[in-house]
Amino acid sequence: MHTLSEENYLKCIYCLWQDKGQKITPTAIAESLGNNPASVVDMIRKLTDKQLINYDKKKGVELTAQGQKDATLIVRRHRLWEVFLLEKLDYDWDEIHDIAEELEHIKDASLADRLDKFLGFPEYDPHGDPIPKANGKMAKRYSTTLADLKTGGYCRVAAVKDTTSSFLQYLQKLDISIGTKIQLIEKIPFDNSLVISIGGNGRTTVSQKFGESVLIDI
Amino acid sequence: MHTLSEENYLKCIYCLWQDKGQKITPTAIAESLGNNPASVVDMIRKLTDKQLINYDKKKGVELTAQGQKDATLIVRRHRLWEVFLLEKLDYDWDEIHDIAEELEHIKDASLADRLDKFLGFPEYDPHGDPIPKANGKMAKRYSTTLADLKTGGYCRVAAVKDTTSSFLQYLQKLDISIGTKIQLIEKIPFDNSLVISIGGNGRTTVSQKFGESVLIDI
DNA sequence: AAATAAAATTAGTCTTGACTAATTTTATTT
DNA sequence: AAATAAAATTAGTCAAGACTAATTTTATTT
Ligand SMILES: [Mn+2]
Ligand SMILES: [Mn+2]
Ligand SMILES: [Mn+2]
Ligand SMILES: [Mn+2]
Repeated sequence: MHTLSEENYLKCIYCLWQDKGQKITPTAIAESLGNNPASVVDMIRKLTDKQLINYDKKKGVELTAQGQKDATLIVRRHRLWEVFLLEKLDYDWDEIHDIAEELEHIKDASLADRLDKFLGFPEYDPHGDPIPKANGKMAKRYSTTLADLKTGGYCRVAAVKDTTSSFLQYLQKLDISIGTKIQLIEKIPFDNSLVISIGGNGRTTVSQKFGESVLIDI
Repeated sequence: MHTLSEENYLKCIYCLWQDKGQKITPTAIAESLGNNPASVVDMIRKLTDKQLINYDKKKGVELTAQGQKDATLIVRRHRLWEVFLLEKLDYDWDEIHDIAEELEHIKDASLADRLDKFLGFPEYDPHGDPIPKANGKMAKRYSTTLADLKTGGYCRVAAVKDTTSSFLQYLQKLDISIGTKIQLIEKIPFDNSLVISIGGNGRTTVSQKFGESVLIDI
């Protein structure tokens, strides 16, 4: 089995890979985990020895088949626990991520499957991220962001790219959650700010950064 | 906040204190945790520095008010998670302890209280141990064992003193669970074996060690 | 009271997973 | 192509929490 740290690295590598499909460098991992690149290099060696990743200066870090499988299970547990915390324990949207960050490491062969069943086999977590099934497959991941929407276009908020509580609290304040309908009224050329109409109500202006953090379904 | 190890030591000291009321020595702690006494001495220093325990060669280890409070919360979380695993996730009696051993360390200020509410404020865990309330109070702990019962006497199984799966599986095999009625038919003087009638059925013989591991309500 | 056994403690080692500082390698500019 | 900047790596350090082996203290026998 893997240590807590190894698991966090595995999940991080998996998420970077899903997010961007770009080359995964030690610096990228370090930044994402808030660690020093030197520490990342150490862990790259450990995970390589355990045959969970391959590292090539050209291609960057890549998960092996086993590494992918293990990382997927950690993500599955994380997202299932998030559903549990929100639906069963009435936590708020912005509180669940950090707790799931710990719960995802609980080791028991049947825990994820039992939790999955108990929750009614949810397809998506509360942030709109697909929950890997026991067999590793999962529903569609959304990749278009609000910033990609054409002026005048309508969309449905499908997921959020950022799970920090500052972002999620801002969304709550704007009355935006998964499923909310949004229309892009205008894009300000100066700084790419977006003027939007939330759920058919009046206009609100949001930043480019904001737009790029909201994943949509057109 | 405390580290995982510190929490395990705190809980261990708390449980030893509850169990026997005897002097808690480094050796006793070492034995209970499966650690080396030298390691225990190290941790005693750490917990003393953190003002969670006091150590006196004469009186042994004692929890301070703060240590007691913190230990109680860990025990509360442990027992609540056990109820959750058994009742909601359909785990077996003998599987829950080890998983709760990990879950008890999840740190979130409101998690125990939310879980408590979700479970309907249970008074006892699946092994019959009382669950500390948010305020630290808890229901009665049973202390009489089956081995203390008078010949001919009847009792109700209230709790188990041992949570190893070998013991719990044996109980299941004998069809004994919390609430089962037992009559002590005979005590064998040679080795204190107990001849009992389980739930009004035929006789079964069990060892002294067995009898001392079953807590009863007369 | 000595001798012996058991318990507690100290000293030193190891592993994990972080860090900093220094160096080397690779990329980007000029 | 040389200079510069950025990224990666190496070397060495540290704290936590375990261990073993040696020693000291306390209890128990004889
Ligand atoms: Mn985590
Ligand atoms: Mn999520
Ligand atoms: Mn534990
Ligand atoms: Mn229990």
